[in-house]
Amino acid sequence: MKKSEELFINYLACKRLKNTSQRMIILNAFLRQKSHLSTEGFYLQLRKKNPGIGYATVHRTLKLFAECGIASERNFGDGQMRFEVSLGNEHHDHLVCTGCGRILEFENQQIEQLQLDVARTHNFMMKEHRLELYGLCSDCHTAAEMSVS
Amino acid sequence: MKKSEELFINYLACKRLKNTSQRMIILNAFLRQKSHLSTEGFYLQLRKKNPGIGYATVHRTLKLFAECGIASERNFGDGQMRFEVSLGNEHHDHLVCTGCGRILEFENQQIEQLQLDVARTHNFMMKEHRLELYGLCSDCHTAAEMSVS
DNA sequence: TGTAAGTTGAAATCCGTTTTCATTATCGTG
DNA sequence: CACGATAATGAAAACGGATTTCAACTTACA
Repeated sequence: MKKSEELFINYLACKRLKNTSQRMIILNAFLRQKSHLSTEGFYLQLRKKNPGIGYATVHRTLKLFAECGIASERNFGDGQMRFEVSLGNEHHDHLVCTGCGRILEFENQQIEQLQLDVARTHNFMMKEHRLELYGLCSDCHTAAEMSVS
Repeated sequence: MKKSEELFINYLACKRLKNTSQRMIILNAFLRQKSHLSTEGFYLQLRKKNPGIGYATVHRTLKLFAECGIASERNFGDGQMRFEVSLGNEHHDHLVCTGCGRILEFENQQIEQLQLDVARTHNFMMKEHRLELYGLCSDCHTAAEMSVS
């Protein structure tokens, strides 16, 4: 059994919540998907194999994942909530391509450290942060150059 | 006449848009407000002195400000759009207090530079970025300590 | 001025998120 | 295993903020 699955089942037990087949199906589908899907997108994907599961259940279950640390909520300012696997996935920030919607991840320890410095100089107790770079990925800006010439 | 006002009037002329009294009132109120108000918040504030102006007009006008560079849109993940004066206001990032909602600004050139480095190593053409640190401001975490002891 | 074109405010609509509610499933217990 | 308390489910409704619609009104410019 995967670690996340164990953790989730344990979380359910602690909270006196019930372990249902829908929750297990959603968990497995969630762990398998790697892209940064919106709730809607994930639901549509899941539905192909599991037409019986409702949107509300998917939504509630993703929130549970976020509560127990399996997932983290992301918001890239497009009005859609997104969830990504966070357990066993190092902290990272994002490059968001405004051309094709692709989302890349990156890590930079120096930036992390500088953030801590900024927080400290403002006497601010930092709990979390978000850093996103918006622009065109290599494919998109190459394509743009092609069409110009 | 303020520079922003000049710029806005010029923008309207270029786009064959009309200079109305509402737009001028909204512009002046907007330039005067310093906090990071949501559209709703700004509207409520404006309304005190100018009860005749509708929400739709405020919303549309703030979007115009963003289009012509007087304002920039911000989204701190609370589901509300916020606008801040950007013209004549250096680029900066934000510290968002999750205790009291206060929003502080900061600048850090080293972080800016590292972001450019990250973009370059991913062959990514960065257009803009957002960096927000969430946590408790000095007032809020001091208060929290008090209540514990 | 006259008039074409843009603007306004109220209300309606949109659209993603969240809740409601009647029904069904789970889990601990006898 | 069967029961009963309690939670979960899915469809549909409600919600909340952003955006659009539309008829009346205002502006710019010939």
